[in-house]
Amino acid sequence: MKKNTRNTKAKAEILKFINSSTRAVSHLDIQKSLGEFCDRVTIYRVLERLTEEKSIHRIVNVDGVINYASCSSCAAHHTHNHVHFSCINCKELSCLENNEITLTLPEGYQFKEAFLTVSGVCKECVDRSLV
Amino acid sequence: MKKNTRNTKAKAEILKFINSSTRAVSHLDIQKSLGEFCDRVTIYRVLERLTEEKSIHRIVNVDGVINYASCSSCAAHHTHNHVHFSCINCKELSCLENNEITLTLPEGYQFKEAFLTVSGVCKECVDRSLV
DNA sequence: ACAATATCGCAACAATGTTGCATTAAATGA
DNA sequence: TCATTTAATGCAACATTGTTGCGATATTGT
Repeated sequence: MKKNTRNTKAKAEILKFINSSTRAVSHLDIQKSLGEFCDRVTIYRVLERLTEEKSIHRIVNVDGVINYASCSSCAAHHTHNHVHFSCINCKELSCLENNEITLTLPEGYQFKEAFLTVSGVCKECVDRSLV
Repeated sequence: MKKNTRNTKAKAEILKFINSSTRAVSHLDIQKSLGEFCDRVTIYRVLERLTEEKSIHRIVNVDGVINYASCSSCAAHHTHNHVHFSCINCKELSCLENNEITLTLPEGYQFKEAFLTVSGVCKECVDRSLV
Protein backbone atom coordinates (compact mmCIF):
# COMPACT_ATOMS: atom_id res chain seq x y z
CA MET A 1 0.00 0.00 0.00
CA LYS A 2 2.09 2.87 -1.28
CA LYS A 3 1.30 6.37 -0.12
CA ASN A 4 0.94 8.81 -2.94
CA THR A 5 2.39 12.24 -2.56
CA ARG A 6 0.69 15.28 -3.95
CA ASN A 7 1.97 18.39 -5.60
CA THR A 8 0.66 21.23 -3.56
CA LYS A 9 1.22 24.95 -3.79
CA ALA A 10 3.26 24.96 -0.60
CA LYS A 11 5.48 22.17 -1.79
CA ALA A 12 6.02 23.80 -5.18
CA GLU A 13 6.81 27.17 -3.65
CA ILE A 14 9.25 25.77 -1.10
CA LEU A 15 11.03 23.64 -3.66
CA LYS A 16 11.26 26.62 -5.99
CA PHE A 17 12.83 28.69 -3.25
CA ILE A 18 15.36 26.01 -2.39
CA ASN A 19 16.24 25.39 -6.01
CA SER A 20 16.68 29.05 -6.78
CA SER A 21 18.88 29.64 -3.78
CA THR A 22 22.64 29.57 -4.21
CA ARG A 23 23.13 28.32 -0.70
CA ALA A 24 21.59 25.80 1.64
CA VAL A 25 18.65 27.32 3.48
CA SER A 26 17.20 26.77 6.90
CA HIS A 27 13.59 26.46 7.94
CA LEU A 28 13.79 30.06 9.12
CA ASP A 29 15.08 31.26 5.75
CA ILE A 30 12.13 29.65 4.05
CA GLN A 31 9.68 31.05 6.56
CA LYS A 32 11.00 34.57 6.07
CA SER A 33 10.92 34.20 2.32
CA LEU A 34 7.41 32.82 2.09
CA GLY A 35 5.91 35.15 4.65
CA GLU A 36 2.22 34.38 5.14
CA PHE A 37 2.15 32.07 2.17
CA CYS A 38 1.78 29.03 4.35
CA ASP A 39 1.99 27.88 7.92
CA ARG A 40 5.19 27.25 9.83
CA VAL A 41 4.16 23.67 10.45
CA THR A 42 3.52 23.09 6.77
CA ILE A 43 7.09 24.07 6.00
CA TYR A 44 8.36 21.45 8.44
CA ARG A 45 6.16 18.82 6.90
CA VAL A 46 7.00 19.74 3.31
CA LEU A 47 10.71 19.68 4.10
CA GLU A 48 10.30 16.24 5.59
CA ARG A 49 8.46 15.04 2.51
CA LEU A 50 10.90 16.57 0.06
CA THR A 51 13.77 14.96 1.94
CA GLU A 52 12.09 11.57 1.82
CA GLU A 53 11.47 12.00 -1.88
CA LYS A 54 15.13 12.95 -2.21
CA SER A 55 14.24 16.17 -3.99
CA ILE A 56 16.40 18.00 -1.46
CA HIS A 57 18.95 16.96 1.12
CA ARG A 58 19.74 17.93 4.67
CA ILE A 59 23.01 19.46 5.77
CA VAL A 60 23.77 20.09 9.41
CA ASN A 61 25.65 23.34 9.77
CA VAL A 62 28.58 23.76 12.15
CA ASP A 63 26.31 25.57 14.59
CA GLY A 64 23.88 22.67 14.61
CA VAL A 65 21.30 24.35 12.41
CA ILE A 66 19.79 22.06 9.82
CA ASN A 67 19.85 23.38 6.28
CA TYR A 68 18.29 22.11 3.10
CA ALA A 69 19.65 22.24 -0.37
CA SER A 70 19.02 20.93 -3.81
CA CYS A 71 22.56 21.88 -4.62
CA SER A 72 23.01 20.51 -8.11
CA SER A 73 26.75 20.35 -7.70
CA CYS A 74 26.12 18.23 -4.62
CA ALA A 75 23.76 16.00 -6.50
CA ALA A 76 26.37 15.46 -9.13
CA HIS A 77 28.76 13.88 -6.67
CA HIS A 78 26.33 12.89 -4.02
CA THR A 79 27.75 9.48 -3.53
CA HIS A 80 31.20 10.91 -3.05
CA ASN A 81 32.62 12.49 0.05
CA HIS A 82 32.71 16.14 -0.76
CA VAL A 83 33.08 19.07 1.56
CA HIS A 84 30.73 21.88 2.47
CA PHE A 85 31.81 25.39 3.35
CA SER A 86 29.98 27.36 6.02
CA CYS A 87 30.54 31.11 6.40
CA ILE A 88 30.54 32.10 10.07
CA ASN A 89 29.41 35.58 9.10
CA CYS A 90 26.65 35.31 6.51
CA LYS A 91 25.93 31.62 7.19
CA GLU A 92 26.31 30.83 3.52
CA LEU A 93 26.59 27.11 3.08
CA SER A 94 27.97 25.87 -0.19
CA CYS A 95 29.78 22.97 -1.77
CA LEU A 96 33.52 22.99 -2.10
CA GLU A 97 34.80 21.68 -5.38
CA ASN A 98 38.09 19.85 -5.72
CA ASN A 99 37.91 18.34 -2.29
CA GLU A 100 37.11 14.75 -2.93
CA ILE A 101 38.21 12.89 0.12
CA THR A 102 39.19 9.33 0.69
CA LEU A 103 38.16 8.13 4.11
CA THR A 104 39.56 5.04 5.71
CA LEU A 105 37.63 3.46 8.55
CA PRO A 106 39.23 1.06 11.02
CA GLU A 107 38.77 -2.66 10.43
CA GLY A 108 35.24 -3.82 11.20
CA TYR A 109 33.58 -0.40 11.04
CA GLN A 110 30.61 0.24 8.79
CA PHE A 111 30.39 3.46 6.82
CA LYS A 112 27.06 5.23 6.51
CA GLU A 113 27.51 8.89 5.68
CA ALA A 114 30.13 11.61 5.73
CA PHE A 115 29.55 15.09 7.11
CA LEU A 116 32.41 17.29 6.09
CA THR A 117 32.12 20.98 6.72
CA VAL A 118 34.70 23.70 6.88
CA SER A 119 33.87 26.93 8.64
CA GLY A 120 35.42 30.26 7.85
CA VAL A 121 34.66 33.50 6.06
CA CYS A 122 33.53 33.52 2.45
CA LYS A 123 35.00 35.84 -0.17
CA GLU A 124 32.04 38.22 -0.14
CA CYS A 125 32.30 38.75 3.61
CA VAL A 126 36.07 39.06 3.54
CA ASP A 127 35.81 41.74 0.85
CA ARG A 128 33.03 43.56 2.67
CA SER A 129 34.98 43.72 5.93
CA LEU A 130 37.98 45.20 4.15
CA VAL A 131 36.01 48.11 2.73
CA MET B 1 41.25 44.18 32.00
CA LYS B 2 41.17 40.42 31.88
CA LYS B 3 38.19 38.60 33.30
CA ASN B 4 39.13 35.95 35.82
CA THR B 5 37.31 32.66 35.81
CA ARG B 6 36.58 30.78 39.00
CA ASN B 7 36.59 27.12 39.84
CA THR B 8 33.15 26.42 41.12
CA LYS B 9 31.49 23.22 42.20
CA ALA B 10 29.26 23.19 39.15
CA LYS B 11 32.19 23.67 36.80
CA ALA B 12 34.22 20.95 38.52
CA GLU B 13 31.37 18.49 38.47
CA ILE B 14 30.50 19.10 34.84
CA LEU B 15 34.10 18.85 33.74
CA LYS B 16 34.51 15.64 35.72
CA PHE B 17 31.49 14.16 34.01
CA ILE B 18 32.72 15.08 30.56
CA ASN B 19 36.23 13.81 31.25
CA SER B 20 35.01 10.52 32.63
CA SER B 21 32.70 9.90 29.71
CA THR B 22 33.91 7.75 26.85
CA ARG B 23 31.81 9.65 24.37
CA ALA B 24 30.88 13.22 23.64
CA VAL B 25 27.94 14.31 25.77
CA SER B 26 25.07 16.70 25.20
CA HIS B 27 23.60 19.31 27.52
CA LEU B 28 20.79 16.85 28.19
CA ASP B 29 23.19 14.06 29.14
CA ILE B 30 24.81 16.34 31.67
CA GLN B 31 21.49 17.51 33.04
CA LYS B 32 20.32 13.94 33.54
CA SER B 33 23.58 12.98 35.17
CA LEU B 34 23.77 15.90 37.58
CA GLY B 35 20.11 15.86 38.51
CA GLU B 36 19.35 18.64 40.97
CA PHE B 37 23.01 19.42 41.50
CA CYS B 38 22.72 22.70 39.66
CA ASP B 39 20.39 24.68 37.45
CA ARG B 40 19.85 24.03 33.76
CA VAL B 41 21.01 27.52 32.96
CA THR B 42 24.21 27.02 34.90
CA ILE B 43 25.07 24.04 32.72
CA TYR B 44 24.70 26.19 29.61
CA ARG B 45 26.93 28.86 31.08
CA VAL B 46 29.55 26.44 32.37
CA LEU B 47 29.72 24.72 29.00
CA GLU B 48 30.22 28.07 27.37
CA ARG B 49 33.01 28.92 29.78
CA LEU B 50 34.75 25.56 29.48
CA THR B 51 34.64 25.86 25.71
CA GLU B 52 36.17 29.34 25.85
CA GLU B 53 38.87 28.08 28.17
CA LYS B 54 39.41 25.23 25.73
CA SER B 55 39.00 22.65 28.47
CA ILE B 56 36.43 20.96 26.28
CA HIS B 57 35.40 21.25 22.67
CA ARG B 58 32.13 21.32 20.83
CA ILE B 59 31.21 18.74 18.26
CA VAL B 60 28.01 19.02 16.31
CA ASN B 61 26.67 15.55 15.88
CA VAL B 62 25.24 14.38 12.59
CA ASP B 63 21.71 14.94 13.91
CA GLY B 64 22.44 18.58 14.73
CA VAL B 65 22.78 18.03 18.46
CA ILE B 66 25.72 19.82 19.99
CA ASN B 67 27.99 17.58 22.04
CA TYR B 68 30.93 18.34 24.26
CA ALA B 69 34.05 16.28 24.75
CA SER B 70 37.46 16.45 26.27
CA CYS B 71 38.66 13.80 23.85
CA SER B 72 42.36 13.54 24.73
CA SER B 73 43.28 11.94 21.44
CA CYS B 74 41.70 14.93 19.74
CA ALA B 75 43.77 17.31 21.76
CA ALA B 76 46.93 15.65 20.51
CA HIS B 77 46.27 16.60 16.92
CA HIS B 78 43.85 19.40 17.47
CA THR B 79 45.40 21.74 14.96
CA HIS B 80 45.16 19.20 12.19
CA ASN B 81 42.14 18.36 10.14
CA HIS B 82 41.26 14.99 11.49
CA VAL B 83 38.02 13.14 11.26
CA HIS B 84 35.56 12.09 13.93
CA PHE B 85 33.58 8.93 13.81
CA SER B 86 30.04 8.88 15.17
CA CYS B 87 28.36 5.55 15.77
CA ILE B 88 24.67 5.76 14.90
CA ASN B 89 23.95 2.97 17.34
CA CYS B 90 25.87 3.59 20.57
CA LYS B 91 26.54 7.29 19.81
CA GLU B 92 30.19 6.79 20.57
CA LEU B 93 32.19 9.63 19.10
CA SER B 94 35.86 8.98 18.47
CA CYS B 95 38.79 10.20 16.45
CA LEU B 96 39.80 8.50 13.25
CA GLU B 97 43.50 8.06 12.75
CA ASN B 98 45.18 8.11 9.37
CA ASN B 99 42.73 10.55 7.91
CA GLU B 100 44.67 13.77 7.75
CA ILE B 101 42.97 15.82 5.13
CA THR B 102 44.17 18.60 2.91
CA LEU B 103 41.45 21.13 2.29
CA THR B 104 41.57 23.68 -0.45
CA LEU B 105 39.37 26.75 -0.15
CA PRO B 106 38.47 28.96 -3.11
CA GLU B 107 40.48 32.12 -3.65
CA GLY B 108 39.71 34.79 -1.06
CA TYR B 109 38.13 32.50 1.48
CA GLN B 110 39.36 32.40 5.07
CA PHE B 111 39.69 29.11 6.89
CA LYS B 112 38.60 28.87 10.51
CA GLU B 113 37.84 25.31 11.49
CA ALA B 114 37.08 21.91 10.00
CA PHE B 115 34.21 19.75 11.14
CA LEU B 116 34.67 16.32 9.70
CA THR B 117 32.44 13.56 10.92
CA VAL B 118 31.68 10.19 9.49
CA SER B 119 28.63 8.33 10.69
CA GLY B 120 28.27 4.58 10.69
CA VAL B 121 28.47 1.62 12.99
CA CYS B 122 31.52 1.00 15.16
CA LYS B 123 33.19 -2.39 15.45
CA GLU B 124 31.72 -3.14 18.85
CA CYS B 125 28.16 -2.57 17.62
CA VAL B 126 28.78 -4.50 14.41
CA ASP B 127 30.10 -7.48 16.37
CA ARG B 128 27.27 -7.29 18.85
CA SER B 129 24.60 -7.32 16.14
CA LEU B 130 26.16 -10.40 14.56
CA VAL B 131 25.94 -12.42 17.74
C1' DA C 1 -17.86 15.33 -11.04
C1' DC C 2 -17.09 12.49 -7.10
C1' DA C 3 -14.89 9.90 -3.60
C1' DA C 4 -10.74 8.90 -1.13
C1' DT C 5 -7.27 10.70 1.44
C1' DA C 6 -2.91 13.50 1.44
C1' DT C 7 -2.07 17.88 3.00
C1' DC C 8 -3.08 22.15 5.41
C1' DG C 9 -3.99 25.51 9.20
C1' DC C 10 -4.53 26.20 13.75
C1' DA C 11 -3.90 25.53 18.47
C1' DA C 12 -1.56 23.51 21.95
C1' DC C 13 2.41 21.48 23.52
C1' DA C 14 7.43 20.06 24.12
C1' DA C 15 12.21 20.81 23.88
C1' DT C 16 16.01 23.74 23.80
C1' DG C 17 18.39 27.91 24.46
C1' DT C 18 18.70 33.02 26.27
C1' DT C 19 18.40 37.10 29.35
C1' DG C 20 17.86 40.10 33.58
C1' DC C 21 18.51 40.50 38.19
C1' DA C 22 18.97 39.66 43.07
C1' DT C 23 21.74 36.47 45.77
C1' DT C 24 25.74 33.51 46.69
C1' DA C 25 30.33 32.23 46.97
C1' DA C 26 35.27 32.07 44.91
C1' DA C 27 39.56 34.54 44.92
C1' DT C 28 42.46 38.09 46.52
C1' DG C 29 44.82 41.21 49.50
C1' DA C 30 45.04 43.37 54.07
C1' DT D 1 41.43 35.02 59.11
C1' DC D 2 38.34 38.33 57.48
C1' DA D 3 36.57 41.85 54.42
C1' DT D 4 36.10 43.12 49.71
C1' DT D 5 35.35 42.39 44.92
C1' DT D 6 32.85 40.46 41.41
C1' DA D 7 32.35 35.95 38.91
C1' DA D 8 29.03 32.66 39.08
C1' DT D 9 24.53 30.88 40.47
C1' DG D 10 19.40 30.25 40.81
C1' DC D 11 15.16 31.62 39.46
C1' DA D 12 11.72 33.45 36.62
C1' DA D 13 10.44 34.91 32.39
C1' DC D 14 11.01 34.85 27.71
C1' DA D 15 12.48 33.36 22.84
C1' DT D 16 13.17 30.01 19.42
C1' DT D 17 12.61 25.72 17.25
C1' DG D 18 10.34 21.55 16.43
C1' DT D 19 6.14 18.21 17.21
C1' DT D 20 1.34 16.45 17.51
C1' DG D 21 -3.79 16.09 17.07
C1' DC D 22 -7.62 17.19 14.60
C1' DG D 23 -11.14 19.27 11.80
C1' DA D 24 -11.12 21.59 7.30
C1' DT D 25 -9.37 21.80 2.62
C1' DA D 26 -7.59 20.53 -1.76
C1' DT D 27 -5.36 17.15 -4.91
C1' DT D 28 -5.69 13.08 -7.53
C1' DG D 29 -7.46 8.74 -9.62
C1' DT D 30 -11.65 6.88 -11.33
